[in-house]
Amino acid sequence: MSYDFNTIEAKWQKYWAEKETFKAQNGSDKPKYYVLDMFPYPSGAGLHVGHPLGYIASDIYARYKRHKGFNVLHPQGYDSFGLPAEQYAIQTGQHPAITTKENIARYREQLDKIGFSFDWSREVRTSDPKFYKWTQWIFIELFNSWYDNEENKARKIEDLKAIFASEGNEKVNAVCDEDVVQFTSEHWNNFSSKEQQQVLLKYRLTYLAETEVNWCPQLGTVLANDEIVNGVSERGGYPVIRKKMTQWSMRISAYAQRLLDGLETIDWPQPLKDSQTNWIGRSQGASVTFKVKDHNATIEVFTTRPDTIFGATFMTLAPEHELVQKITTSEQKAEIDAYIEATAKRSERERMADVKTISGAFTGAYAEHPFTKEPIPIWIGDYVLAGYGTGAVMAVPCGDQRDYDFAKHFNIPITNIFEGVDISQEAFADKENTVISNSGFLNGLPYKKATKAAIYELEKLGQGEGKINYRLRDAVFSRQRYWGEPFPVYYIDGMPQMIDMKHLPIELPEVEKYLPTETGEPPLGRAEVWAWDIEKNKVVSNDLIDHTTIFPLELNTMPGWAGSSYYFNRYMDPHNDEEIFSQDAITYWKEVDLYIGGSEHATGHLLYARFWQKFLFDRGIVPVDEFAKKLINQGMILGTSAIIYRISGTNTYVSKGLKDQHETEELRVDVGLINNSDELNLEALRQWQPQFKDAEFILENGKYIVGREVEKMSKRWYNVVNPDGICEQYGADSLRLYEMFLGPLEQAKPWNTAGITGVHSFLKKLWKLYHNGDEFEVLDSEPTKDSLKTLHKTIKKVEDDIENFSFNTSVSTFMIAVNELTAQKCNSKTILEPLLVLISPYAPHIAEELWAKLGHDESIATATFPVFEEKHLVESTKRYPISFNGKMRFTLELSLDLGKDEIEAAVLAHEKTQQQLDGRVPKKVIVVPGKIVNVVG
RNA sequence: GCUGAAGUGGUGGAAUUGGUAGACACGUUGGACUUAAAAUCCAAUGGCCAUUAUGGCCGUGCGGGUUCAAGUCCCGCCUUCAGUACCA
Repeated sequence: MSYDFNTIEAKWQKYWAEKETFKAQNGSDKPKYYVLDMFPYPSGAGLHVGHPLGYIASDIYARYKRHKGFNVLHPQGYDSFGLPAEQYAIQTGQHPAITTKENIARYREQLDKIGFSFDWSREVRTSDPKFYKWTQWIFIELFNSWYDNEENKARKIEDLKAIFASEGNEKVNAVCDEDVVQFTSEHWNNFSSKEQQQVLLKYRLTYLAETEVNWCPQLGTVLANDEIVNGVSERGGYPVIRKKMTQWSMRISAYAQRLLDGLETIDWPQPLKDSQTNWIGRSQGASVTFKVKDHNATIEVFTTRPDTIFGATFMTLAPEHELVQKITTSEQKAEIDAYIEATAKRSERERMADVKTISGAFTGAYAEHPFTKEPIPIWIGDYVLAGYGTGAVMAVPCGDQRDYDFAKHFNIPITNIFEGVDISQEAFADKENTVISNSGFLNGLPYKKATKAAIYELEKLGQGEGKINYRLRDAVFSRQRYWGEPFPVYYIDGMPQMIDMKHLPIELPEVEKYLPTETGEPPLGRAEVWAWDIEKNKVVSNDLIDHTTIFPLELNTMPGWAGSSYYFNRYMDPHNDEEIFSQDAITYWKEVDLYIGGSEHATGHLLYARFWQKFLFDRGIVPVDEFAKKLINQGMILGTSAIIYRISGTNTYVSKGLKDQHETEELRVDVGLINNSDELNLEALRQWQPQFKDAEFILENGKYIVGREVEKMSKRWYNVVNPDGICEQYGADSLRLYEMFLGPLEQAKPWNTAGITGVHSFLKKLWKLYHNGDEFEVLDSEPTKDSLKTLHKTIKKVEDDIENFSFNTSVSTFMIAVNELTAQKCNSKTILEPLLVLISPYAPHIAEELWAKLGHDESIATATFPVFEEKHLVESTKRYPISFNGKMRFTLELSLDLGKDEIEAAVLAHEKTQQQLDGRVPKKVIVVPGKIVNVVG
C-alpha cells in the first residue's frame, strides 16, 4: 500500500471534527496552556502559503503541549469587521455581512485542509452581534470609569460623582481634559444635570471631544495614527488632512506609564517592545511657564533641557497654537496670517518630506525670561508640532540643532552657555559632557545638577516643575463607516447616554447604500430605523424622534481594533450570553501563554489590547494585567516572481541568458507557469493571457528560462502560491513540514515550491519504514543499540527545538532519523511507536494513520511525549573538558568511556607516543603545531 | 538621522554558543532501472592545487585584535533589511 496522502488526510480531518478531538474543557487536572494565533481578517482573496506559517507553528506547539500533558486551549476566529468588505459593498451593493460570510466559509475550507488542531467550537467573529454585544459592553464600562492617579488605576465613575458631591474636584488627582475648572461640592450640587454630564465627560476613560483628527477624504473617514504611513492612508495610500471633528476618544494616555512598565514583565520580541516604547515616547524634563509681555497671557513649554534655560534666545509656537492670534502685533499680522495659511495648505506629507526647509514668522510679541527678565521674541514655525507637548518650545539655539538652524536663518542671536565649547558651526547637544556657564546660578554645573537646580528655582518662582511627557496621544475611537460595531449610545440634548447593558447588542441597521450621506453624516445616517425609544428600550424608526422619549442614536461605528482588543479573553467562554466570560473561565485560563502573529500590529492591536486588558484588570474583570505572556512574530513568506523579457516594441520574448543582447522590458508572469528549473511552459503562457497568444520566443538550449525576483506575495506580481494546490499535490503534511523547513520562524524567507519534494520524499520514506513491501509491518522485536541511539538522539533534539521554537531544524532531525533507521532496517515497535509521537505535531495526518495501524483506538493526540534517556547515547561521542599545562583548555571528543584523568593521561601519551589508549585508539586526533586540540572518536 | 536585526556554497539554511564550518534539503552533474517518461535508488558537489590510497593551501561582508583555537568574543568600517522620524 502506497502513501495515499489525500485519502489519509481527508479521513483524519473528518475524524478529528467528528470526535471533537481538540475540544478544550474549562477545567482539568492537567495544567493549562493557551496557544493563540492572531485571528485573520477574511479577505476575498483567500489564503496564500504565507498566511498559515504562524498557524502551523502554533499548531505544532499546541499539539506538543498536549503530548506533554497540558490541557491546551487553541482557538481560532475571525476579525470580520473591516474596510475591504465595506469598499466592496460600496462598489457592488452587496451587504458586507454576506461578503464576510462567504469569505469566512472559504477561509475555513482552506484552513481545514491543513489539519489544524483548533477548537472550532469556540470560534468567534467580531461582526457577530453575540460577540459585539460585549465590545459594546466594554465601551460602556470605559464610559463609566475614570482614572485615579492616586490609586493609579481606573475606578467607577460613581466614586467620582460621590467625591464631587462631597468635596468638589479640588483634591481629585485624575487623568482628565486640560480645561477642567476647579469647583466645590456646592458648585457641583448646583450644576444642572447637563453641566454635570459635561464635567464628567472630561474625566471618563472614553469621552466625546472636539479633536483634530486625521481625515481621509477619499475613504470618507477618520484614521488613527497607526493607520497612516508616511502621511498617507495605510489602506489605499490616499492623502490625509487635519480636521476638527467631534469624536469618541479613548484615554489611553492614562495608561502610558503602565504600558511601558508592563513591557518589563512579558516575554515579547525586543524589536516589538522597542517600537512600543518608541510609540509611547516617554521623555523626562520640565514644563516652564513664560509670561508674555504686555498681555495677560502665559506660554507653557515642555523641555528636556531645563539646564539650558539661560540659552533661550527666542520661543517658537506651532502655527496652530491658540495664543498666536491674541499676541500677534498689528504690524506683524499680515506676515503671520500669510504664514499660517501657507502651512495649513501643506499636507502632512509635504511637511514630512520637506524637513530641511526652514520657515517661520515673527509675531511681534515678547515673552519674559523667568530668571533674567529679558524680553524673548516669540516666533511661529512649523518645525514645532501642535500635537506634541504644549505646541510651544523655548528655543535654545546653542543646544539644539533645529533651534540653531532657525536662529541662523532668521538672524536671531545665539548665546553660548556651554563652557569650552565652540558653537560657531553647529549646536552642542551632548548632555553628558555639558558644563553650564554664562547662566547665573547654574554656572559650573554639569547637566544633571543644573537640571535639578533649574527645576528647583522654577518651582520657587511658580513658573515650572519637573514633568514627564509622553508622545502617546489618546486614541480616536469613532469611524465614519458602516461595517463596524455600532455604539450603544443615544443623545439627549447633545449629551451621550449609554444604553442599558440588558438591551445589548445594538445591532447594525440596514442601509441602502454604504457611503456617507450627502450632508456628510456617516453611513448610519442613511438608516431609516435608527433611533432609541427609552420607554420601549429598543431601536425604532427615525421619523419618531421627538426628543422626549425617542432620541437619535450615535451614527459612527467603532474602529477595527475594538473587537480585537479583548477577543482572546472571550475564547475562554465564547457562548456566554450573561457575562463577557464567567469568572470561573477567566480564573482557569488567566491569559494567553503563547501568542503568534505578525509584527505589523506592534503599535496598533498589541498596544490597544494591552490597554484594555489593564483597564479590565483595574475593574476586577480579569485577573492579570498583561494578556499574553509570550509573543512570537512570525516572518513573512515572500514570493518568487517569474520575469520574462520582451524585446522592446515587439511581441517577442527572449530567454534570460540572452536578454543582454537586446533591449528588453520585464514582465511578470504567473509562477504556476514555471517548472522546477525556471523553465517557462510556453503553451500554458499562450493560454494564460490573450497578449501571449501569438508571442514568439527566443530560446536558449531549447528552453525559455525566466528571471526570478523575491518580493512580497501579491496578486499584482502573479507570485501568489495557493496552499490548496500544494495540499492536493503533496499533501497537508508536506505543506506543514515544508513551511517549517524553509527557515527560522521569525525570519522573512522566500517560498519556492520546487523544494517541497525534499520533505515530501521524507514522508514517503517514513511511510516505508512502517511497511514491508506493501504490507504494514512493525514487529515487537528488540531494538538494536543503534536504533535506540537514533531514537533518543531525536527525542532530545526535537524536544529542545520545540521548546526554543526552532522548528526548522527538527524537520532535518526527522530526516536524519528516518534515513538512519532505514539504513538500520529498523522495524521494532519500541522505536517506531515513539517516533510517531515526535513527528505527529509536524505531520499529524500520517502520524494518526500509522498510529491507528499500530493498533491504537485513541488519537495520537492523547499519546505521551517519549522520555529521553541519556543512557542510550553513552556509546556515542562525548565531550570532555580538560585543562592542559594549567592554562590551555581543551574539549576532547571521544567514543571511549574513560574517566577524566585517564583521558588526560591518554592524550599526553598519545601526543608523545601515538600509542594506544586503553586498548582503543581514537580515530582521529587533530593536532595544531605541537598541541592537541581535538580528538574525534 | 536614530533604533533594531542580519551578512556563511549556485539556492534555502545548519553549526551543541569559543572547539572537525557548510548538517539537512533544493539545484546541478554522472550512474542504475525503464522502449520512453515519471517515480525510485546510488555517487559526486565551497574554491584552488595535487593525486591510480593518502594529501596540501585558501575560505563564514571588509580591516585589525584577543586566544592553543574565532562564523561565534572585542575595536573600526562597508552593505542589506525592518521600524521610526522636525518629539523640543
